[in-house]
Amino acid sequence: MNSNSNLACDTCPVRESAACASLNDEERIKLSKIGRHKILKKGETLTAAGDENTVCATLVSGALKITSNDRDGTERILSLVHPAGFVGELFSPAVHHDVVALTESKLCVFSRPQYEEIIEGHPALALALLRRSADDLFDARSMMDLAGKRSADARVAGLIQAFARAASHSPCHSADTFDLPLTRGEMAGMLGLTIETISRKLGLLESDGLIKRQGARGIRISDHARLAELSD
Amino acid sequence: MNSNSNLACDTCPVRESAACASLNDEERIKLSKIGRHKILKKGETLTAAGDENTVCATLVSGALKITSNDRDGTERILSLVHPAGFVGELFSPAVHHDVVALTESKLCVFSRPQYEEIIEGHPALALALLRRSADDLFDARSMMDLAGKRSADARVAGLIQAFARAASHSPCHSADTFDLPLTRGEMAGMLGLTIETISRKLGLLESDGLIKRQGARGIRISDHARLAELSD
DNA sequence: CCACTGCCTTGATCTGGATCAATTCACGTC
DNA sequence: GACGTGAATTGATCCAGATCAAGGCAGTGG
Repeated sequence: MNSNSNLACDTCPVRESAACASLNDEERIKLSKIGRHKILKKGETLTAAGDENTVCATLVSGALKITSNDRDGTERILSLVHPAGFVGELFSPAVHHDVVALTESKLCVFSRPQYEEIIEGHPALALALLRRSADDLFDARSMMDLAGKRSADARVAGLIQAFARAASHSPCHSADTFDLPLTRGEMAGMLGLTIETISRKLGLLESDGLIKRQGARGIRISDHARLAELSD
Repeated sequence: MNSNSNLACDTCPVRESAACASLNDEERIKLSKIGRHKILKKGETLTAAGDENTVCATLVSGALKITSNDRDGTERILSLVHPAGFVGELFSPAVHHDVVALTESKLCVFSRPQYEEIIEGHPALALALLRRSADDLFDARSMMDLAGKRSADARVAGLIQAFARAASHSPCHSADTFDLPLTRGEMAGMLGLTIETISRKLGLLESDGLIKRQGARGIRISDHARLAELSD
């Protein structure tokens, strides 16, 4: 862990897009006083289910997953967090889900009670978080939709499309070459399938000519139309 | 549809718990001027996916479901809305999901742009919506968790527990006698199972002595402990 | 260079839940 | 009380995906 009271917001890569972008300079300085940077290495956890709920954070770079674990050890991925995303369960006394780094990640961490205090005094921040929360809710529902499709083919095809959309950060049209951000196991966890099924379905998608694979992670979509049809 | 410009907030059953409870009298009067009551009969829809996104609403009484539909007609329930709940996708130009009444429901409907304007001028409302949105997000994730369990038994057991918790409106401990608020088909839609499987699993739960059924909808939980164990 | 360790792939088999197909039940209406 | 209709149950069969079991293929460190 790397801690630092100089948040240096001026050089922050998400200063335009994170919730704190809604604050003016003076307000942001106030916020930066209660925040600190933290680096999580791949696989490290920020907060675990059951912890006392004391922190919240903005993701500066990297990627996080929000997960729950069955007692038998199976991990279920509930959400992915991208840079500028906000994590933390405001208003709740305990943490319900694990938050784990998918890759080395840089966070801007705040004490939750202090952050809540600032929210209450700064309407623009509340509004920005509301917007972000509405997006998160929409994402969660999209994911429920995806994971609820009957066939494994439709789920895998839909997930690939979702990643393609996320990869090209223009929200309208999707990238056609990108790297899968997750392992087979993590994809399985998102879709409620097994590692083997993911692997097989990817193989099928390739042999049917919908995608082309480059190593284990690289994907090129060759037939957007058929992929979309499959996923629907 | 029943429209009325006198919202009569003073007698509203959710005046203490809905988002608008955060406003003072003067502010609430302003809000009431842009709202109107609407009654939806069982099965009627407030907004359908693809509509222009022009309204949002607070549920006063009854119950709603938020759903998406596969082209093949299968309905997937993404969320249930209870009285005092807020529906509407703020900040989004188009509606993504259907909102349908599960039972006859009374709503307080607002023009979305006008409502957004009020939010921006009234921090307390933004804060109340943020709180509600955080709850919705948590609920959505709980549901993903439930629908992602591997076995049908675990899902059905979990759903019964969730209903039992919702039925006793004290959040700590759950009712042990209550009526299922959904048809078998709707439960199937929530859990990604079929009507037949739901029916069979309920039958098994009864013959195993975990629950007792009274007609098609009535449930009495006889063995909370084993039910909890099954669902986990 | 080899051994080790995570991931990923591929194959063979098994099974839980889907699907297809009747009944049966509950309830509102005449 | 008979009738009609949508919901629920129950049974028989089938199949997609889980599970079990080997390998294969990087990347890492000795």
